Amino acid sequence: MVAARANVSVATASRVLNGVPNRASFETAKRVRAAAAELNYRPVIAGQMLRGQPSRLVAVVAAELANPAMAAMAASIERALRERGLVMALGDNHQRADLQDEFLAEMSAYHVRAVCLIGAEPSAGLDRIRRQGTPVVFVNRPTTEDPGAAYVGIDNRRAGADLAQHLIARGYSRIGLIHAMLGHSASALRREGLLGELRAGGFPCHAIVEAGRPVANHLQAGFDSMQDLLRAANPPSAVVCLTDGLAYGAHRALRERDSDREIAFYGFDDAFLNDWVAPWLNSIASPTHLYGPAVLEMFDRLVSGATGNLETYLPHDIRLRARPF
Amino acid sequence: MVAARANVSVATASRVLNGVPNRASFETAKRVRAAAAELNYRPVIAGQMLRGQPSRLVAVVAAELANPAMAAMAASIERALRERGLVMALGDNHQRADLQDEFLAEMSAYHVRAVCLIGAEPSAGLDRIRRQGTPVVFVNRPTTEDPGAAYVGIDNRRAGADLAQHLIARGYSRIGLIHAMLGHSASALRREGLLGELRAGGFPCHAIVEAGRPVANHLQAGFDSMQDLLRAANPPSAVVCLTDGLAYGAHRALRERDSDREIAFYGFDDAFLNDWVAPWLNSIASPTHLYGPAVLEMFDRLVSGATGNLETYLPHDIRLRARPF
DNA sequence: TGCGCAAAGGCAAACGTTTGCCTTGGGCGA
DNA sequence: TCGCCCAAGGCAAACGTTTGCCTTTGCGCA
Repeated sequence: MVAARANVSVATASRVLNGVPNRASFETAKRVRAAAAELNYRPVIAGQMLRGQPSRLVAVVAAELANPAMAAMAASIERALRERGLVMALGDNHQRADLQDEFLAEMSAYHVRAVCLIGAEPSAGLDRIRRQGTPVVFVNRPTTEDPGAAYVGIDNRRAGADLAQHLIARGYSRIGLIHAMLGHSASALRREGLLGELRAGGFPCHAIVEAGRPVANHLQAGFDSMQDLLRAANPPSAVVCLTDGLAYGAHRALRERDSDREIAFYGFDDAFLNDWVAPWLNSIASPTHLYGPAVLEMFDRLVSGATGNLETYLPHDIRLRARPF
Repeated sequence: MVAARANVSVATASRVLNGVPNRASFETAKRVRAAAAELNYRPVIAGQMLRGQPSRLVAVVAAELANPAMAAMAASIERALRERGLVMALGDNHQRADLQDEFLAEMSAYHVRAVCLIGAEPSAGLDRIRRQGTPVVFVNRPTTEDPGAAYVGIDNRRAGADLAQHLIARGYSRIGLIHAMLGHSASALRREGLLGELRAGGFPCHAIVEAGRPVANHLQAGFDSMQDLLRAANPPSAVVCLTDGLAYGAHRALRERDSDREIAFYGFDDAFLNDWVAPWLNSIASPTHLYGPAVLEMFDRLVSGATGNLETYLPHDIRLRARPF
C-alpha cells in the first residue's frame, strides 16, 4: 500500500492523509502524498467503517421516483450531498411501509450517516433508525407520529391558505377539491389550510365540492375524481388538486369529456416539467434547488444536537400559467 | 455478539448463519438462530467487505433524474435489484463526465457489485472501473467506445427505421427532424435508422428538414429548434424528435406561436406521464418494467463470463395517441 | 480390537484503517 | 549542564467477519 511505497509506517501514512498536524515532517508528508497520488490510492471504506468511522453514505427514500417533483427534489439533494463529499443511496418505497423498512434496514447496516425521506411512510423500521440516533429528515411530507421531527419543505397549511385567498380574490363561484391519500400529512394539511381560509374568507360552504380516492395512484385517482365532479349538476369553475399528479388526471378527464368547458386547475409541488407540458396548470411552486442545501443544513443541526424548532419552511408561491377567466 | 449469547464460537455462529452444511448440530444451529433473532442481528457489512466479500451495493448512474423516462427505468432497476437482495445507489451525472467519475470512484471504493448507466458519458473513470472487472451495463444509450459492451434497451437504429416506415405509410409530405446531442449514440443511431429507411423507402431528401442544438437541455433545445422549423418557408407536417423532452419543447413552441396549424409529433422513450399530459405525442415506447429484469440478467451473464453478443434489445412499438391527419 | 471417516466445533489469521501510547532526538530555557 | 518539551515517527490493538486447519468424539466396518 501507500505506506510501503513512501517508506513510512502505516500510521504515519494514515496521519498524513488525514491531515493530522505535527506528526510528519514536510518532506515525509510530501513523499506520502506523492505515493498516494501515484497509486491512485483511495482508502478502503471497510477499514474505516470497521473503526467506527462514519460512512459517506446518506440514504434517501422517495415515495415515488416516477413523480417528477420528487425526482427533482432527490436530484437537488444528491447535488448538495455530493458537494459535501457525501454519496446518496436512493430507494423507492412505492408507498409501502415494508419496502421502506427493508431498504432502511439495509442502509442501516451500511451505517449511513443520515436518512432523508421524501414522502415517508410511517413504519417500525423508521422509528428504530431514529431511536438509534441517526439524523432523519422528512421532506415535503412531515411525519404525523412525532411533531418535533425535522422537516424540510413548504408550509403545507399556509400554502393551502394562500391558495384560498387567491381563489377568493379571483372570484370563483364554485370550487372543487380533489384529493387522494388524505392520510398523508401533506395532503391533510393542505386541505385544512385551504378549507379553513375559505371559510374564514366567507366563502360559502355549499359551494365547495370534494372528491377523492384513497389510493396511491394519483393520476388515476385524479381522473376518477374529476369525472365525479363533472357528473354533478353544477360543476366547479376552479378545481384544486392536492397534488400535481391528481391535476394531470383531472385535466385528462375534462379533456376527454368536454373540452369546451373552461375550468381553472390548481395543483401542488410544481415540477419544472409543468412549464412545458401543462400550460393549463397553476401550481404551488417551491424552488427545487433549495431543497438540497436546506436538507443538509438540517442534518448539521441534528448532528450538533440542536434543540427547539426543527422545521425549515421553504418559500412557496403560486405559479400562474393559465389565463384567468 | 450472537456467538456469545448462543455459547458457541464466532466461527460456528458465522457458519450457521451462512448456511454452511455439516458444521453444526441441529440443536446448536437452532440456538444460534434464536440468538440472532433475539438480538435482531445484522452482520456488520464492514467485516464482510474487509474479507473481500462482494457488497450488496449496485451503482446506478442516471444522466438526468429529472427526465421521467430515466427515472422510471431507475425505478424498474431498483425494484429488480431489491428482489435479489441488492441495493441501488443512484447518482446523477448531469451529463458531465467529471461528476460521473466522482460518483463512480466513490462507489468503486464501496466495492459495488455492478454498475449500470442510464445514459452514460464516456469517461476515464468508466474505463477504469470496467478494466477492474466490475460488471458494467449500459442502458438505453450504448457506448460508442466499445462495441462489445453490455447493452440493455431498445434497438435504436431499428426503432428509427420502424418510425420511418410508419411516416411513409401515413403519407406525410414533409418531415422535420429535431435533435440535440447527436454525439450521443442513442440519438445518432435513431437518426441513422430513420434517415436510412426514409431514403430506402423513396422519401425525397429535400422534404426532410433538420434542426438541432448541441446542448444538454432538451426542453429548450426542442423549443428553439421548432422555432427554426416554423420560421422556414414550408414547415413540415410531421416532426420527429429524437427524445420526448425535445418534443415537449417543440410542442410548446408550436402552441405559443400558432396553435391552429396541425403538426404530428413523434418522440422517443415514452414515459408513462405522456398518457396524461401529452395526448398530442406519439412516441416509441418500450415497457419500462422490462428494464430491471433485463439488466439483472445481463449482470448474471457478465458475472458468469458469458461471451458473444451482449446486447439485449427490448421490444419497442409506436404508441399512437394523436388522431392522424 | 483397531482403523478410518465424518460430524461438530474451536483457533487463529487476515482483511485495512485509525489512534493511544511509546521512543528518539534536537532545541531551548534555566 | 541539566531538564523539559515538542516534533517525528513507529508499534500494536481493535473493529467483525470468514475460512483453512486442527482436535475431539462417535460410529461403522473389517
